[in-house]
Amino acid sequence: MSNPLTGSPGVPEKPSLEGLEDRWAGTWEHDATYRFDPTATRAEVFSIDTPPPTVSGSLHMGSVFGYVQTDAIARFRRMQGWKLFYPMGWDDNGLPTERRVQTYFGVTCDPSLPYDPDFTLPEEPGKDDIPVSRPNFIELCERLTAEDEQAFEELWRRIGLSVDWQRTYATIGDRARRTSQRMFLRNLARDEAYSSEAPTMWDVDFQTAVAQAEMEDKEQPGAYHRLRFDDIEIETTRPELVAACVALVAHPDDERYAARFGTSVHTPLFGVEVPVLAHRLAEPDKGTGIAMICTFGDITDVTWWRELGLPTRSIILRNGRIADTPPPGVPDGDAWRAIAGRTVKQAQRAMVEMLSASGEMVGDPRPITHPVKFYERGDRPLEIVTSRQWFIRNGGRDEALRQRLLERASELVWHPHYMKVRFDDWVNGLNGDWLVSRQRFFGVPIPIWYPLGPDGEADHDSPLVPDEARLPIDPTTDAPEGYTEEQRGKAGGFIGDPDVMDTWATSSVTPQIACGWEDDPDLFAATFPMDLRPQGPEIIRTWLFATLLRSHLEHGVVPWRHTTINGWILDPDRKKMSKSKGNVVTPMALLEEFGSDAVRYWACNGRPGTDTALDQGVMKIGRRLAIKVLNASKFALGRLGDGPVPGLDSVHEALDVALLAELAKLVEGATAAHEGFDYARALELTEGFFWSFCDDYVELVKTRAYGERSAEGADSARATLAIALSALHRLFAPFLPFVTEEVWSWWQEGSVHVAPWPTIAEVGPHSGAEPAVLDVAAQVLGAVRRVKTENKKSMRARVANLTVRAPRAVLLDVDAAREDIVDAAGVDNFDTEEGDALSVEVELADD
RNA sequence: GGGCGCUUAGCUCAGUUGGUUAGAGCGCAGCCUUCACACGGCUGAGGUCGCUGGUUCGAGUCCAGUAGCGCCCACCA
Repeated sequence: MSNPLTGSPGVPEKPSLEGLEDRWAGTWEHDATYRFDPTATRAEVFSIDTPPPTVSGSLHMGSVFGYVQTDAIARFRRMQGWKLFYPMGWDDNGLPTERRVQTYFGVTCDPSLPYDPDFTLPEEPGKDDIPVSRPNFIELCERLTAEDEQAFEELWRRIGLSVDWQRTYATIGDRARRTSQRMFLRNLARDEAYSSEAPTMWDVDFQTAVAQAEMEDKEQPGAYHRLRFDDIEIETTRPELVAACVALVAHPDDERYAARFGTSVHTPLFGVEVPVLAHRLAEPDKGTGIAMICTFGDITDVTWWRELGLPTRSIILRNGRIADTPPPGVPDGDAWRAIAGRTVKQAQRAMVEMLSASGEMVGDPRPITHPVKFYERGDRPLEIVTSRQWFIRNGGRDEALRQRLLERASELVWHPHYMKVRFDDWVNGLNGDWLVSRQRFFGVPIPIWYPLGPDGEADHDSPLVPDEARLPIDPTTDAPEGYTEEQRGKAGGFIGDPDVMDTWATSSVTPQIACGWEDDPDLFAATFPMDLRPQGPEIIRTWLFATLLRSHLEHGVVPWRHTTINGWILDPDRKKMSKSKGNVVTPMALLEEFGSDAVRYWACNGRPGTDTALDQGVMKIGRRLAIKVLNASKFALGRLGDGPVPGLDSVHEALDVALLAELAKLVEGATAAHEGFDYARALELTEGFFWSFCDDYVELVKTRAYGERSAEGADSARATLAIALSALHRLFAPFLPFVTEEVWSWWQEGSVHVAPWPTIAEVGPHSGAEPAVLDVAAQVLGAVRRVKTENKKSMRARVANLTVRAPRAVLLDVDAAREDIVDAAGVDNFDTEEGDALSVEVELADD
């Protein structure tokens, strides 16, 4: 090893962790330590598709957990020589931001308004929300999120993420909107995107359609109501939908109803004639085995309606209320008037009263709990309404595409591997194409217009698309090519699509946004397909799936080589942490209490994919480790003396050779663990070595290193200390970037984070040596300590006589470390005798 | 209802392809005010590896079943 040491002027008298974050984060920024090298070629690059955190909320420890793990991976790869492409995005596109902007600024978005470039907010908020155009609304969103993003970046810098801060993007920014719209237009051109008027899941509060991936089941109280359709009894949890009933259905093999297939019955109260039909999805075990089909009570209704070619009798409006006028075929009588205009709940009560009174309800409602579909952010159950929506084909209705996507996912290396099952389950369970349009404002607009015929009707089958060079556009304020703004909404003119895209429609192109697809072909060629996608398990079905889908459709490749799926953060009661439960701890408080390295230590202790408890005890240990690195480094560097540090060829003492052999095993093990993305294992191995290095090896050689025995012995110890210390600083660097940079700066040039990762070659010919000498010496030392402790003596107490009994082979090892043991244990007289097993007899000197 | 994961010392977790007396830290107990570290150090006590079977010379590790917990998914009759 070369000798960069010129004394140790950099070692402070009293090393401390305080202030390291600010100092080194500033230095890294100033020195552009983590800047991407734009001249790099694909073969040299390791690129990471970092999850853009949602900036509309506050960061919590769950985010820190995953990002720090990824950073440890990134730092290892960087030291291995890869040129890191490690950008950071902000997800500021979507409902949470929209809602915050509305309340924060007191505005409401009205897409029909024209853009007002001179818009300013009033000094004092008025009583009513101010209506603003969509571009104005987006400006306000960007204004609010910019502040949040600043705070986020500060936290990320403080926790030591080695991202290239010159390469950030926001999912509502121009670049992201352009990329997202371009991808949508490409999908449209290949007929992978299409619009259709169809029943869709609808949130009556948010007033928007919802995709399968955004839905979740919630257990809700409900009740079975047994209703009489002439002589047939059915059971339903939704009696309010009787007016929407279009048929009854039973299983084709159900003998109870076989004779009735093809006949008809009358709905209670309304007396509408509906057919009795057979369908394989009807379950004989549920209720009475025969169900009423309504348009639409649930997704099965939609299936039956479609496959059995039934008419439509929709009664629920988009606001969640019953329509004022009955659907075709339903009489506008007393029964209808009792439910018209009411909410679903009110209508149900009214129906139950009327059905009881008419005798068409058998017995009392039977309370149950059952799963009901909700929008993941919603408070009321989803309804199904018919509306025009945009879809992207995702294999949900295309077996061949489904299979190709499953194959693509197999090209990805999953860490841990079993997480892939979640992807497969999701793809195999898809029941329709991806609904990407949302009836919201703050999002990436669907870049489409529709021509208006002479009658003023929009022609949805011949959408007008912009030239890609114009992107991003907003069809509610920009006019299509060949038209002028005056023609908007006029017969013979055009109308813009009012909807925005699902947030995942933009999130699913993060590789393309980050890598500069079409905007920067050189960058794209150097970074895509990317090397790593780290993310949480809960968004495999959304973010990972959608990204893979769009990369497959556009580029015909899997977008990354590896994906790491992190685990959950659990609170001390082992419950998943979430804001709603109020058990979220803010990261900054912990960073201030324990220091960034300590919090990182905790995060990196979490095994890949494994749920981890938020444990301040582990952070405490991380802090202790960081302090130990400071002190041990100071001490070891102090033993190196003032002259040049001897190199590898000075190592000849058996104990030193043994230490280097152990070190080689550590380097080998930690490197292999890292290569398999198991940062936690690498940390564990390094930490284990480090503590025994401090407790045993350093104690054994500290006297010899001073040169009190011989110059050769001192040189051997000094060379070994320097080699081990250098390797340890680098092995710890991915986990404890601040303290390792600090100690590295005491005696080395440049940043430890761009220093080469340690190799076995550094310990040269000693990598295969037997480490037994160190092990035996440590055992003897431990035995002496035990006796001193038992006799309540200081560790400095002298040993009058030390006798080691062991087999001949072991005695050779003991002899090899004899002088070091004598010095470290404070021995006056040292004897060895042959014996069966290693045993140590200690006779302490008198006080 | 289907799938995946977890279950090892009081607590938080390791335990790589089955191999000798099962590991770490915290906590606990005791000792040492040591000249790198009291934001310390040393030493020690503590576990029939969820349960039941099976394979094997040998199982925390493999197989089958089972219980509890967590997560994901599923057409709300």
